[in-house]
Amino acid sequence: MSVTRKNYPFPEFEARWQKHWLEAGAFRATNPGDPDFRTDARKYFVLDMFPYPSGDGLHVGHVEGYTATDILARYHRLKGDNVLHPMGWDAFGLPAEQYAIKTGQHPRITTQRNIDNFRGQLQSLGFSYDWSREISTTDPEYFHWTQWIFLQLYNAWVNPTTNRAESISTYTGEDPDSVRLAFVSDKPVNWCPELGTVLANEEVVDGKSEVGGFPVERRPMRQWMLRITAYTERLITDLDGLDWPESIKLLQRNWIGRSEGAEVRFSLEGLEEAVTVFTTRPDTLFGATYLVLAPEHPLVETITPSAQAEAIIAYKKSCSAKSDLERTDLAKEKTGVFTGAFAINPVNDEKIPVWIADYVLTGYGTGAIMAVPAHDERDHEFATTFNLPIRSVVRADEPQGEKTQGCFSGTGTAVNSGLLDGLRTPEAKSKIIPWLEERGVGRGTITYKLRDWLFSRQRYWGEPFPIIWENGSHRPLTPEDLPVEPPEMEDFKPTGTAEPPLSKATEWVRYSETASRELNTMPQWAGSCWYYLRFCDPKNPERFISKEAEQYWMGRTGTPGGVDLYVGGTEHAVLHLLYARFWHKVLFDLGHLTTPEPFQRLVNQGMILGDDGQKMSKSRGNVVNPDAVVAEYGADSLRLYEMFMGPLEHGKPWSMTGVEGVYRFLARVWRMAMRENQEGNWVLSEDLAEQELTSAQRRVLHATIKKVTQDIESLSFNTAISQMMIFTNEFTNAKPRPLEALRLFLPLLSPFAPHLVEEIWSLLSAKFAGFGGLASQSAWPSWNEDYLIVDEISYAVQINGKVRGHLIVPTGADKESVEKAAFADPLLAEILEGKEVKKVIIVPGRLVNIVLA
RNA sequence: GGCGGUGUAGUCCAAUGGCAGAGACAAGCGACUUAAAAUCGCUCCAGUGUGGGUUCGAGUCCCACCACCGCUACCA
Repeated sequence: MSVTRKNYPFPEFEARWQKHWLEAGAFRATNPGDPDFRTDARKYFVLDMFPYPSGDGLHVGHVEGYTATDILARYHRLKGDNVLHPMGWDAFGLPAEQYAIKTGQHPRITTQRNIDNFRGQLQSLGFSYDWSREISTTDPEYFHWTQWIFLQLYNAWVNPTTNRAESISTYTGEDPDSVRLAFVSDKPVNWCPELGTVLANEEVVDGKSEVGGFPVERRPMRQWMLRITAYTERLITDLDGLDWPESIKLLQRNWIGRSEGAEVRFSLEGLEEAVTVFTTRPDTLFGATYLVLAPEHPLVETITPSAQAEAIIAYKKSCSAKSDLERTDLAKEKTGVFTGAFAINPVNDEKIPVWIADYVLTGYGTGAIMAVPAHDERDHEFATTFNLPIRSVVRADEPQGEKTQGCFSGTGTAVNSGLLDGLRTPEAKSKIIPWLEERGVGRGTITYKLRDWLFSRQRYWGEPFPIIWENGSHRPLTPEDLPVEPPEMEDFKPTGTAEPPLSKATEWVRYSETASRELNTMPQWAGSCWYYLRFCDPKNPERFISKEAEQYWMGRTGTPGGVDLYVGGTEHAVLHLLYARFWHKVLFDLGHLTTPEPFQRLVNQGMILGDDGQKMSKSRGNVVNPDAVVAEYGADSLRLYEMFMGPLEHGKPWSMTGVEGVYRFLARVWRMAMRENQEGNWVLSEDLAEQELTSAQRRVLHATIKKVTQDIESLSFNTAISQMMIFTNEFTNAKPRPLEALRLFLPLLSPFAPHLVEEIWSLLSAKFAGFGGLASQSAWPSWNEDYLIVDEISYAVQINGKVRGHLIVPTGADKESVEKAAFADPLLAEILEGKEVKKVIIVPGRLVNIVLA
C-alpha cells in the first residue's frame, strides 16, 4: 500500500457514508401498503445475479456487473422512481460441502462466514442495496418456499389441450405419476463417482463434471426429474418478446434444439416388430442403405439372431464400459456391429441391414436412425469404414468439383427417388411426409435436444424434498409440514455409493412406523430459480410472495418479463436462465404470477481479464483483489475504473495505471470544490461563487447532462465518464467557479462515485444554498437543448469525397446558402476551374461534397 | 467442425454511412519546487486485420479470407 498522501481524502469519508446510508435506510424500497409508499412513483426493479459466497471472496468480475446495476439503481432513484435493488446469497452447493468435508467444519458455519465476508465487501463498495431485503437460499424461511414450489410442480401437470400447467386433480387418466411436472424416473443418469452425486446434462461438459472436472458415467438410478420438456415450445417462442442479447437467445434455442422432421417405420424381415427412426431428411429415404440402432435400444435383443448374439453382447459391453469422456475422445473413430437382422425400406421395399453403433444416441429422437451415407457425414464415415453401399439421391445445385469423395448434406434436387424425382429438397420433404402418413408408415414430427431436468442430488448441503416414501410409492407432504429442515449431522460425507448422505441420519429419515423421508436433496439451481420473486416480499411468512407485491414489482404492461434489468455473466445462458424461466412459467400457469417471463431486459457483462490479456486465475498469478484496490485508490476509483474500461458487454484487460487515471480524475473533481490550505487541510475553495455561467460553460454543462443521461440509459458508461472528464477539464481552472455547475454536475457523477459526491455535497450544503439533504436522494438534472446551440458551424468541403477545405457558416443556414457560400470560396473556384460539376451533396451541419464529372 | 463476438495510435478505447479522435494510459517537453512527489499546461503518434464490392462518400453496410476470444459439439 502506498504511504504517500492521498490525492483526495477518500479514506476519511467512504466508510462514513456507507454507514450513514445504511443507518438512514437511504436505499429502502417501499411496497404497496407501506406507510411511506409513493403511489405516484414508477417502479424499477434492477437485479444482479446473486453470488455464490465462495471462500475466495468477491472478484473484480462481480464488481463490474454490480457497479453497472448500482449506477442504474441510483440513477432511477434520482429520477424519482421507486427502485428495488436487492442482494442475497446462493449459498447451497457443492464447494461449501466439499470444503466442509475437507475441514470438518459444518457447511452452515463456513457459509455464514463467507456471507459475512461478501456482505462486508459489497458494503465497502458503496452499493445501494436495500439490505433489509437480504435473503439466503439456505435460510429455512427461504427454502420453505423453494420446497413449496416443488410441491406445486409435483401437484401439477401440463394439460395437452390448453398447453398450460394445471392442478393434477384435473387429470383423468389412470396414472397421474406419469404426467406430474415433478416425477421419479429410473432412466440412466449422469453419475459422477468422484463427487458422489448425479448431475444434470447442463452440468456435464465434455463428459466431465462442470464442477471439479471429474469423469461422469451413465448409469440407471431412481431420480427425481422435472418435466421441463413440457415447456419446450413456449421456452422458444417466448424469447421473442424479451429484450435479451440475440446471442443468448440463440444459445437457448440451440440448447432446446428444435428439429422438424419425420418418424418412419421400417418393418423387420421375419419379425413382427418394427423399428421407428427419426430423420430431418425424409426426402432422402430412397438413399437409406442401412439402419442403425443405439446399443441401448430396447429392440436390439429381440431382433438379433443367435448367430450374432455374442458379437452384439460384446459390443454393448464395450460401449457401457466407456465413460462419456472416452466416447467423446474417440469421436473420430466410428465403431459398430451388424445385428444380423434386416429391415424393409417402406418407400421401395428394399431389404437393408440393421446395425448397432454408439454414434446413435439412445436419448435423442427414437434412438434409431436410417443411414443415408451419401447425404450425412456421420453415416458416410460409418459406411466407408464398414463398406456399406452409398447411394446418391440429392443432386447439388452447383457441381461439388473435386469433392466427389465426400458427401453432400445440403439442399438440392431429388434424384433416384421415384415419386420425388425432380423436386427441390423442401418440396420433396412436404410431399413424402403425407405419403408416409397415408400408408401408416410414418408421420411428420418435431424432436428436441432438451431433456427433462434431473433434479435430485446425493448431497447433504441442499434443500430436502418434501416427499415421503411408503410401500414403494411416494406422496407429498402438505404445505403445513414445511419447511423440511435437514437433520443435524456430524458425518455428511458422501457414502461412496448411490446412497445419499442423509441415509445416515436414521432418526430423521424415519417418518413413521412404515414411512420414510426422501433422501435426496435438490440441486443448487433450485434456490436461484425464484429468488428474484422473494426479493419483492422477503419476509412474508404466509406466501412465497404476496399478490400485491408480485403485481407491483413484477407487473409490466406490454412486455412479458417482470424484472426491468437483469445483469450477469454469460455462463448462465442455458442453466439458471432456462430453469428460472421454466419455474416462472409453471407458477404463471398456476395463477401465482402475472407475467409469463421473469426477466424483461438482460445484459451480460464481459469478462475482466488479467493485465496480460489472459483469463484471471490463481495459477497465472494475474488475479486482482478488489479489496486491495479499494484500500489504495478507494471504492469510487474501483467503481469508476471498471465502468471506464470499455463497453460493459466486452471482455477487457485490467490495467493498474488505468485505475490511477480515474483516481486522478476524481481528485480533480474534489479540487473543483476543495483547496488544500497552508496547514495541509482541505477547505472549501474560495473560487466557488454564485456566478452566472458563461455561455460556453453552460453549453458544456448541458451537453454533459444530455450525454450522461443518454449514455446511462444505453449502458454506455465508458463514454458517459469521458464526457464528465470533459466537463471537469473545463471547470477545474475556471475562476470564479459557478456553484450552479456543481449543483447540476454532482448528481450526474453520484451514481458512479457516490461517496465522493456525497462528501462534496454535504460540505457545500454547510455553506451554500441548493445542496441540502443527501446527494443520493437529490434530483437528476435535465438539459436545455437551446443551450447546446452554437453560433457558427464549420462545414467540411469535399471534392469527390475528399476533404479539400473548410467553411464557416451561421448555424441554421439552409442548403442553398451553404452551397452558395461554398462556391463563393476562392480556393474552391481555383480547383473547379474548367471542371464540370455533376452533383452537389449537402449534409446539414456537416459537409458539402462536390462531385465532378 | 458449427455458432456467436471482436479486430481503430505504443496501450485501453471514441466516432446516427459524412472532416478518423471524445476520454484515458504510456512517452516527451515546459511551469511550480532548493529538489522530488503531487499538480497545472503543452506536444507526439494510426488511416481503421487482409482482399473485393455497394455508395457522391465506408472504421461503419455486403461477400471472402486471416487472427484472437467465448460458447457448443456424433442431436440424425
